[in-house]
Amino acid sequence: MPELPEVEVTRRKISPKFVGRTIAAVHMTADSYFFLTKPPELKRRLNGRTVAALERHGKYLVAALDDGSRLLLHLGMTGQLFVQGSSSLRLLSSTSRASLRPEEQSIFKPDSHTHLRLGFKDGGPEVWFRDVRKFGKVKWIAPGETDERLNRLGPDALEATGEILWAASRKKTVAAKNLLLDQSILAGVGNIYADEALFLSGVRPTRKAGKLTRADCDALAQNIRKVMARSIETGGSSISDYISPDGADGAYQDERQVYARKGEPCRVCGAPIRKITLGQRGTHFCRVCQK
DNA sequence: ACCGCACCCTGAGCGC
DNA sequence: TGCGCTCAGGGTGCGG
Repeated sequence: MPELPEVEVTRRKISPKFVGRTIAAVHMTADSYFFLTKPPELKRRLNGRTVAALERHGKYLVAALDDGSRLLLHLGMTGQLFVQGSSSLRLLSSTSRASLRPEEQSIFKPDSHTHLRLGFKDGGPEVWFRDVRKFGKVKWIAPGETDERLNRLGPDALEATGEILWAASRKKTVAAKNLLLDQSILAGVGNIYADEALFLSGVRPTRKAGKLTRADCDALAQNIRKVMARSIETGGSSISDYISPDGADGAYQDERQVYARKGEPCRVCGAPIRKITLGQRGTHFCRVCQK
């Protein structure tokens, strides 16, 4: 599940093989709600454009194009943006991987989930966007136009401050975790890092946001920045030339304190990690360490 | 205005 | 061996 760190790692990996190249071919799967811009229009808009930059806003990637338009990409839950020819074992399930001969395992061919394929004038490797569950999004933004999705985003989570959380949480009855997941307050925090930051800050996910102290807000902001920066570091070093579809499956898993550790002992006090559902999301915490 | 919740989708994993 | 069920959660939108 790509959260800010996974998206940032993707951006860094893809940029050198995307920025500066001129799009000469656009292939797409059948229209679906994955395409906020319909495939025929997308093809028309992208063809011939040169990619000027690849930026990130929260969990969104935005490619700036040479005519002033922009291509918005959101990875959703299972989105993967990668370069053709990447050795990409993680792109296949373990079962389908097992059916391949060893020499085939490093080659990924576009499948029914590979919704967008960008070819380039230089004839080099294509850039592919694959998304099994189609929770991801692709949208072309006209020159000078803004996008409601981007407009709604709060400050990037890497720039989180206690002041932001303090101001946003006053008199709110929403659970502290749901406050962290609100992209209009901080952009980029997802389920995993919300649970981790709450644990490191000693805040129970269910606590009402209005009951957070200023010190809690400072701790949360600091820990959000900390877990994200650390994840980008480890993700960047462990992900060589493929992109894992599962944040919990990356190098950061070794440092997880609570996420997906239901029933396992808390690393601080030994009490079993609890799992509840909050805001439709699996939520993990330690009853002893988080008040 | 705020908040809880249903929904979009597919594959993995599990019990029988 | 295979079927049916549950779970995973980012983001949108609706109803209370």
